[in-house]
Amino acid sequence: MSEAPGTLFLNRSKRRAKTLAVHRKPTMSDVARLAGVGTMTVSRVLSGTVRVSAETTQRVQTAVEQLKYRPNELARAFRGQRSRSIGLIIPYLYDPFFANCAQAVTSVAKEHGYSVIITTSAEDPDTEFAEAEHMLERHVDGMVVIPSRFRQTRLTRSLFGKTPVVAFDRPVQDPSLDVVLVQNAAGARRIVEHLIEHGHKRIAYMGLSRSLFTINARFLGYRRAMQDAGLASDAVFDCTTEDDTRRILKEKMSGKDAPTAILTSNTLVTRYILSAIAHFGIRIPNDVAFAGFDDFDMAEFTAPPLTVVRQPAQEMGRVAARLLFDRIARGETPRTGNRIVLPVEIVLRRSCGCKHRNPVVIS
Amino acid sequence: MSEAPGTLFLNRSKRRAKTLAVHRKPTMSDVARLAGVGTMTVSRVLSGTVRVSAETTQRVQTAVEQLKYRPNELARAFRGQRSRSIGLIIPYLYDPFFANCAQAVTSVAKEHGYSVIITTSAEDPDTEFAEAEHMLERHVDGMVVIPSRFRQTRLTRSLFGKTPVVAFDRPVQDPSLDVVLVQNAAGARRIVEHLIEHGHKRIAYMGLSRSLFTINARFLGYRRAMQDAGLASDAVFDCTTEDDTRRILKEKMSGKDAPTAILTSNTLVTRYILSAIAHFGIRIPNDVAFAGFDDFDMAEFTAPPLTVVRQPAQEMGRVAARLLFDRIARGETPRTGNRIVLPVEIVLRRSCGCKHRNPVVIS
DNA sequence: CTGTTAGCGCATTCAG
DNA sequence: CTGAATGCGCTAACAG
Repeated sequence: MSEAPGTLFLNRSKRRAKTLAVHRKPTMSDVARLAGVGTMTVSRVLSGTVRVSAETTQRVQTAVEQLKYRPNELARAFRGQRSRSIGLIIPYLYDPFFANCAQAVTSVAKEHGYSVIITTSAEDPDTEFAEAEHMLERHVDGMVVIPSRFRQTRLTRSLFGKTPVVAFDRPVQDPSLDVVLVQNAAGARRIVEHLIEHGHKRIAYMGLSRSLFTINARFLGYRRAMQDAGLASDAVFDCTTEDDTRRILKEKMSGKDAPTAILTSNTLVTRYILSAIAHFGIRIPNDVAFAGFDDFDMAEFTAPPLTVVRQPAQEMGRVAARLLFDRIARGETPRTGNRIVLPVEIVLRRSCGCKHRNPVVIS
Repeated sequence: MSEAPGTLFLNRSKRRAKTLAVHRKPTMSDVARLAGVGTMTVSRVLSGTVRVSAETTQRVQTAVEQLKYRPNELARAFRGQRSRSIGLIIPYLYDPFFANCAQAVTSVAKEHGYSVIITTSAEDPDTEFAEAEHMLERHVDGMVVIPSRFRQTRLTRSLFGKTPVVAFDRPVQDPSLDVVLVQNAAGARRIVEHLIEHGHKRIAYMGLSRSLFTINARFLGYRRAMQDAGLASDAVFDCTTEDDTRRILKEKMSGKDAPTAILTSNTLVTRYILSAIAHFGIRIPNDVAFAGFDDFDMAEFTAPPLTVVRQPAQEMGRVAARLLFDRIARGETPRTGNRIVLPVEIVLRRSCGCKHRNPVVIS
């Protein structure tokens, strides 16, 4: 049994509960009393904002250690204006891309001595809204969020009041929020151009819901590249499940204008397509060439290695978080937010038809 | 200089600031005043714990909506005993396994109306300790943690006091904490037995640091299976980087007792090994058979598909979180915690030498 | 350099 | 069924 801090005052009168506190966590006034100073002195020593004589400082520190005193952050946050916490809302945590974003955000927060309250929206605007409110009730100093479906998101300045918010990966309607994106359209366009250079004329875009900003932006880049080459677009937006995707692929491949190359909108669809392709015994790149949006850990070890557009997930999270801490530090709420667009890279492996022994990265 | 909230009533008598409050967030007494009731009535209506007359309730609710009043969770947490938040510490977020665990924990927390404060330890006991303290200062109602290096972790009951904590994926020394694990040893053992059934006699275990509980436990299972079959163990524990792993594999494979099969300790090492194997042009399973610990999204699409031990990541997180909320609800601090061990599955694909067209899952 | 006073927003007393 | 008083732990603002 470890000695509880309060044990020290066990013999005191009960009415003075304050001084009694057997198993209570020590408070600042416990420290003050033990050190024979006022609470403000303790506060000052702890925060280090104001000069306190060396001798007093010493006494306080000794008392702190003796009592194993830890400041109550809750009281501090409640009292002051800052909670030293930020909120983070992402669609899912099991998607490595989002997890990487989250990792970066938490790292930056840690550098600033901040806690992060995390939650997932499951791409649902209502959940997202409710969670944002919840965080606001907790008085977070700011929020970083990957907004859900573009047109439906209920995240607005009026909801947040003067709490700074930065959106990333996907924009929000409200122009007063900062937003950090990647070159979705340009990335898609370039990789389609690459496919075209390989001689492909019938390239299909296989996507998830077009109501997701990124999926749509990538489609736009794809379509642009096709148009510029005088080619017809061929896109689907309902590769929602493994089964659906399989069915869709089957239809496509058995039509008379079967695509000779495929571009997927994101890693989830990549997986579905890979599964379907394996199921039908289709060979990449001989039967169809393949390129995907978003790189992933094992993309180099699939059969064949996958050509992809690589997004700087961590970088995006980092930039978003820095932007937020910037806002927090300046305490200003801008009329119009920043819009930062990060570059993507093309990673040429072999699924597109390239013969490189090792990946070639083009930035 | 940011505008302080008080600026607005600069000309007013300072003493009555409370009743003026133009841009301040509405508080409970604002609502009370508007509804013409006492603050306690508002509190009661909001928490719904005590009966309040229908008419009064109505008035309060109207006032709440009119003022867009949102309770201050910080004040509530500070005042009451519960902060309605839990802490979650995991080694990394970029590892899909840990991210999945985290996802499950946050989901359960959401069901309970709790917020989760997340942070990463980077497997460093000091960081872990500091972060745990930090969370304690924030008065989380409980914590779920994946402890770092076994013998070095500084997480003890005395640190947490009466705050419930459950460890998962890896145990802690302190027997009073609950812990949720998976069958690491049994899983490794069974997959090694499978490799042995394929006729392998020289099976190597390639691991990360043995100071990580899971890596060590899996090694023990491996060794046991080898011993039972009268085979010699052959293990390394320093596949720390891609380069190191490549070097190690080269040595191993060029020795005269080169292994005919490999088992990796976790997905990270799997990736390093796959990379090295590709680099040297070694073929799986012809030149070496392969099995890995921990399944991952794309394991089915590597060349060849990978035979692995699958851990129930989400399930583990869910169970751990439920255990925690159980503790929180009962408010008890047990002398000795529960120890729950979850089963693993063996997923037979083709890297082990099996010829299955589709994965075979053995539980 | 140090101490005293006051109050953040809420919910637990205890009286009506 | 409702309200008034009180204080959670801390720090800004003012004394000394």
